Amino acid sequence: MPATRPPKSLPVSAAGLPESMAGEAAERGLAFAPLYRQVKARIVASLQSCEWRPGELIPSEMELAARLGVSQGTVRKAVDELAAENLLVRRQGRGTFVATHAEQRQQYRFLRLMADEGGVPLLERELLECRRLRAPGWVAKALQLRSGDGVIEIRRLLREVPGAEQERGAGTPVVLDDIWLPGALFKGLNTEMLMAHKGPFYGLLETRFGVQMIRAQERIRAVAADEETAALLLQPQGVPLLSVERLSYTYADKPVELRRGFYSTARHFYRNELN
Amino acid sequence: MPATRPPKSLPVSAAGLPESMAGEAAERGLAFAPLYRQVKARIVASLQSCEWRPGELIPSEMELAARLGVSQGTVRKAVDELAAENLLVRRQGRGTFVATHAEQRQQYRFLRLMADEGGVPLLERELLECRRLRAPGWVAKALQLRSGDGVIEIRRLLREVPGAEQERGAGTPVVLDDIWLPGALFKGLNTEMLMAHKGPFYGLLETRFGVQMIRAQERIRAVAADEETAALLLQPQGVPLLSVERLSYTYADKPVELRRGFYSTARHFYRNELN
DNA sequence: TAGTGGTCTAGACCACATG
DNA sequence: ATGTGGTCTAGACCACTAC
Repeated sequence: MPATRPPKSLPVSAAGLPESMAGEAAERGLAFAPLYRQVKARIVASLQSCEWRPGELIPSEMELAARLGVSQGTVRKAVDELAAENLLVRRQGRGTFVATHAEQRQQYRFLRLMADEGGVPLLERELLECRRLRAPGWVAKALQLRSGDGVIEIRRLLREVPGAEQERGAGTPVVLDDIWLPGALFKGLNTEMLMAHKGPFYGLLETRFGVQMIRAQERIRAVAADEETAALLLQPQGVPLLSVERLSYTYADKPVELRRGFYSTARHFYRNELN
Repeated sequence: MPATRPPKSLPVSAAGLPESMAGEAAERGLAFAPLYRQVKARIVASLQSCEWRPGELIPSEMELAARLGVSQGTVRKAVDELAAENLLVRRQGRGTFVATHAEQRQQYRFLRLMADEGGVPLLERELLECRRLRAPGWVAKALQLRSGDGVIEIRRLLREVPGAEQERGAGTPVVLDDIWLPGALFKGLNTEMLMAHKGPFYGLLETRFGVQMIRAQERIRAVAADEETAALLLQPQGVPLLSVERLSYTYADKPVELRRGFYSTARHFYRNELN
């Protein structure tokens, strides 16, 4: 491609991106963006359309470069950024994989809870509730639904699994989660499915519903436990709890999960790194 | 440098890195690290020795490449990573600058507090205390001091500046900070200096003491306000507060500040992004 | 106009994982 | 032995900033 150069741009053909500017807002002006950004967008489009699924190997840099008509270095820069955003995972000698919440043994990717002693806590889930209802106003607003649209409400309790030392039955309750999902996106989701599923919750959404959680933002406050919450966490009413509100997004900045967790921070804390 | 290649390594001369492996642990095995990592280490060394100070322009990529005997691309990768770590700031057409807490108008780099309405809150400081004392055990441990070493203890209150709409004197107290600093590092720091200083606290440590805060880790809990804290924040005793413990590091992973903030989260929250 | 970082290319070799 | 990502180079042109 050293001959003509001027407004360098990917051929809009192979993967079927619309040429019209009237498409999605996300594509606006992308034709004038740097080549590697266009490559990035093409890769993300392939991820979004599940051409490559979570955990799978994507084509090599050389192959992508050939397919898209750019140099390997340009693909590399695009993939580097996507790996930095945790959409892809590079493994030297093996290839580049689609990130997944399903298999990774490093526990929950979005959970920042740590134990005062012993680092990352081992948690077990107890499902307390799973029902469908009309979205309350604030839930609808957060999930960008129409007020009254159907949502799934899930309540669950996370207990810390007792260490090898002691083993007195069930662990100590640490987190109470309330989760709201758009009903339209998760049609078959119900109590049985949740009970049957082992592994991360986001892994279930990924493998069964094709919805991948890409990023999230959290709002953290300190609140006093109400009677019901306190009882479930085996704490006195009014005890200070961390309230963690999370809005999770999938591709194209689409919010697909609202969650509010109450964290008992007597023997745990929320870890954050700043730079 | 296309002639000899085998164990490619920077000449250990120009900036005076010791050849002996018996040096600091941070340099261990660096001779076998990729070239761009050695370049990174050299740049960090120059930052640490204040060869280039916060806010200043560092040499261009071409110049660094020539000086270090590597290609521009290698310098670029090193600088890219340092920019991603917020040690450097790139500005197209102008050059690359040393990051600083002093000037940046984007307020406090490490403060994750947001207002429910109006986004980033405007805060004013009130200094409540500044004294020297022997380090309590837990402070000494966190700052890696000997128990009994001298530390500076600072207490301050952050108030939200009232918006243009209303202007009823002082703002609402939002944060109570207790700060501990190693006395040996901040010899002349006292009440007068703190009172006289305008701008970010970390900016003062930077310009007056040459200590740059590079990264930090925070541990967040929910606690009940004790009598004194509650009074200062104009809240009832026992109100739930966010306890934010921060340990800040300068170069070479050296901890140089311990801080515990109590955040009133009635009309504010702690923001975090996950990915 | 000159200098800087930003993008893009082409090609080489290395380190690692796999069959 | 093959193929992958990881590193390094050299050189080109673009976009932005400053003088």
